[in-house]
Order: sequence, then structure tokens, then C-alpha cells
Amino acid sequence: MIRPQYELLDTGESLHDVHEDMSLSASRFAAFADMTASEIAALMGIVDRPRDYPANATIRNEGDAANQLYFLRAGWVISSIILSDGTRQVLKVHFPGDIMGAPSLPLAASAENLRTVTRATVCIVSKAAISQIFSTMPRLAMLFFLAAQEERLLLMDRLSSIGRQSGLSRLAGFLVHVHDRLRIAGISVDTSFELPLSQELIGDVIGLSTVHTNRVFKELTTRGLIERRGRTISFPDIDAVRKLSGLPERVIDRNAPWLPPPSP
Amino acid sequence: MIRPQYELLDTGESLHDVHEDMSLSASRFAAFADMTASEIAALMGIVDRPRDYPANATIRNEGDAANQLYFLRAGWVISSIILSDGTRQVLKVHFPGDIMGAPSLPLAASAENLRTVTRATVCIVSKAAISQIFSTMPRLAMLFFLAAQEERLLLMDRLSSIGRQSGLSRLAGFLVHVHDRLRIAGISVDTSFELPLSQELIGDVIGLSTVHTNRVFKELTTRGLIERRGRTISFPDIDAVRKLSGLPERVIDRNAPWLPPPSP
DNA sequence: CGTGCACTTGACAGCTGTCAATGCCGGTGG
DNA sequence: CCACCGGCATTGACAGCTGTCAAGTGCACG
Repeated sequence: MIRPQYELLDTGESLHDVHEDMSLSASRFAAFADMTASEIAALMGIVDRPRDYPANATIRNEGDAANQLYFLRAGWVISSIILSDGTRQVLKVHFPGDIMGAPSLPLAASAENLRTVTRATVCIVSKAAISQIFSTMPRLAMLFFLAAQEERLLLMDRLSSIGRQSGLSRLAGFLVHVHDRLRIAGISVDTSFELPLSQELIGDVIGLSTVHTNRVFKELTTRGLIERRGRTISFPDIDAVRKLSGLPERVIDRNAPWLPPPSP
Repeated sequence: MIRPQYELLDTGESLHDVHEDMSLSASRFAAFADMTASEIAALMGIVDRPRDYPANATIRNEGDAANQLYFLRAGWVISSIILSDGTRQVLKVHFPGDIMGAPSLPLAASAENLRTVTRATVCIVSKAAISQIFSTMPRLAMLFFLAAQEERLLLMDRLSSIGRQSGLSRLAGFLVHVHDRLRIAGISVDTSFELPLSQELIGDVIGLSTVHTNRVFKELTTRGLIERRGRTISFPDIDAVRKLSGLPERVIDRNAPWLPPPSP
């Protein structure tokens, strides 16, 4: 619970570089529909200059003014809540391309802590910019809406996992989930990936104590379901791990006919 | 897990009656901003004829075609997921005024089971109707978006509760939550309310077994934190229960200046 | 080479799940 | 009116998953 000191570092990169990376975000929306050039351009227009944060830095705390959103360009960031007894629950692990801070959109004070895990690059997105999108690009607004519903699905799945399954299944589900997201983001290509999260943090994600998280890690390893080399996790048989997680698969209905017509 | 037979009952009510009740929904959106007449009219336009379901009836199952949404006019409905080991997690308890089925909007197959608890009245809302709103009423679309973010907040809070707190705190949090929602909906006026949910179902909400849910109910009662008369729950000291839940309070930023301008 | 952090392990307690039995109550058929 | 029945609530006994406390190990870093 110690909050380290840090300085904001300006990357000195041009907006052009940001825009190149904005395709990351477009690819998240592109999960729902093929994006038009004007929609990609509109997304490019809402981010400001990128800022770098070191590892373990606070971007925004619970209770801080929630007057903006963030676009994560690079690095890993976690969203968490601290309960009144001081325990922490990690709500989401953010990957490059994610928009962060959206749940606090209806609130004046932020509901969540946003904290970097690794070095990270973040752009600010104003609330007014989102409004601008809603006013001018109905289909893109709908894609924002669909992304919010997808986030609900993720929370629903994690709620089911934590509420009704053993620690072993929870960890299995989390590891497979991270792997899948990294593949979608193009960061991982095979059935292995690097996991820069401490076991304490993973415990805060899946609702287990640090010690028990370690025990469950050991159990997964002993059973041959995962292999660990340093912070690299690999799956000898990912389908077995997926099955152990107990979670259903979700298939997105891309380019659904009921979507608003694309902007020119 | 037995699915009772039931028949759809046509209420024979006119659309006019539905529209009267649509103010329920408007009041949910009205939590974010004052609604204009045209926005309320637009909401009225998206529902079809109401249908009645008896208690314990299935509205839609996991895996069914997710080609529409539902508007709950009266009664209690639960949304749940069945995991591969057959256990159930209740994701949300829906109250009158709720839009149901939205998380499955990006999917072809429904992610959740929607099942009535009490007799309920439901109207169908087509996906295309939502698109129509997004295309013509930007501010109302933004209110839909804010409602989705609010649902994320609710899931985040329940995730924290289930992931990091004792059964006692979880039940306390759930009871206070239901009470608060019923007050907002105008169904409850004081610090008591009727809870038509079995303890088994409540256990599926807060991630406890039936037996332990009962033990925790007893403990809350013994401590004098709640009183039970039949299915009526009352709080002698609701603030004490709220505190026990460990959850933070959320304050909505109504009529935020960054919202799109209202439609005429 | 000392320090700090994360990981690991053992011992033990306790919260929670499971199994089983009982009681309560409203609905139903005789 | 009364016996029977099914669903739900309640309770006891016991097992086991998970948390807590404590100590040891390994490794990166100054």
C-alpha cells in the first residue's frame, strides 16, 4: 500500500507516433465492425500528447476528480478498489489499446485506482471528446457502447469465476484470459507469454491470498497444466487449462446488420 | 435446475399503459441528466406490446439467439450464468425500469439466462431501435452509455465484495444494495422492503452455499443488524449494515457540462 | 557483500461447503 | 376438514479449501 514517488516523463514523441498506435485501439473496436477511415480519424483526434509513467506509478486514485479518460498506448496498468478494511481487489488488467477510467464517467470522483505495473505510455482523452464522437459519429458511438457491454461480459465472467469456483480454476481462467488478450493485441504469438505481475497482485485479481496464490501456481505447475520460466508462462495444453477454468467462450457478432450506418 | 413449463400471457394492455410506465426507465436515465420531452418520447417509441410471465419462467437462456433486448416493466428478474460444473452465478437482480440483455448486444448468442422470480411484465426492444436512438439522439445515446458504465460499477463493487470479503459482509452489501435500488425505484419508502428471493438464490448472488447463506442470515439477525418477518427485511440501523458491507458510496455527477446538447 | 523484494514452504486456524435430517407452511386431493 | 406433498428454511456434524503467521530461499541491485 506504499505509493512510490515518481515523475511524469514527457516522451517527446510527436502526435504522429500516437496516431500510428491508435490503430491498436481501432483494432479493439474493429472486433465489432470494420472501421471506416473517418472513424479511425475521429479516434485519432481525441487523444493528446503521450506521457510516460515508470513502473508502479499512480495515474489516478480512487476519489480523485474523474474529469477525463485515458488511452493506454504501451505497458500494463491495473484498475483496483480498496475496501474499507484495507484489502484490495484488482478489477481489470489493462493492455495497450485499452481506454481506462470509463466506469467513472458518470461520477465526479473516480471509483478506481489506476496504477502502472510496468513502464507505460498513456494519453489523456477528455470527456468532451467522447461527447463529440457521440454527437457526430453514431456508429462509432455504438462501438463505444458495445465495448462497454463487452467489459460487462468480462466482469460477469470473473464474477462467476470468483463466486463459484476453486482457486485453481480461477487462476487457470485468469491466465488463459491474459493469454487470449495478448494474442488479440498481437503481443503474444504462441501458447506462451510474459506475465509481469507479482503473485500478490494476481491474488488481488482472483480473490486469493498471496500464499494461496502461490500454492495454486505450484499445483498448476505440478499437474503439468502450465510451465514457468521466470515470468514466462506457457501452456503445454491450453485447451485443458481453458476447460479447467469452467468459463464459456464468447463469440462476437461482427458487422451486425442492425448497427447504425457508418459515417462517410 | 428444473425449468418449469409456462405460457406467455398477453396482458391485453394498451401501448398507452406501457408508455406511462416508461417513465420508470426515464427515471433510471434521469439519474444522469434531466430528460427532455423528445428524449422521453424516443424511449417510449422503442418498446413493443408488454407480455406477462409467471414466476420462475425463462425469458431467454444462455446460448439462445441474442437478437433483442428487454425492458422490465414490473416484477423481479434475475440474470445468471451456469458454469461448466453446473453451478450457477447470479449476475444481476433486475428491477422494474431495467433494460435486460444488453451485455449480449455484441454477441450472436446470449451470454446469460434471464428468468423471472416473481410474475413479471416485459417488453421487447429491438437492437435496431437502439441503433436508431444512437443515430438520432446523441445525448440519449450518451445516457445509454453512462448506464452501461454504471452497470460496470455495480459489477466492480460486487466483484470486490465477493473477492475480498466475508459472507457476512457480502450479504450485508447485497441487502443494502437491493434496498437502495427499491428506494430509487419508489417501491420502498422506509428502511424495510420485501425480498421475494429464496436463500438459495441469494447464495447464488453472493457466492455462498445455501446452508451458509442461512447461517449468515441468522448471524445478521442475531446481531440485530436486520429483522425478518416472513420475506420482509428491515434495518434497525442501516448505516451499520452499510458500514459492514465495506463498499464505498458512489455519487453521480448529474447534468454534467460535457454531455452532448439535448435534442430539441 | 548487504539489502530488499518476491517467491516458497510449513503449521495451524477458521470460514465455508457438503451431507443429512428436521421443521414449517401453503397448496392439493380425498 | 384433514392427510399428504413439495419447496423452502433451519440446524448439526464434519470435511476441506483458504487465510494467517512465520520462517527460509533466491535473486536483482547498489
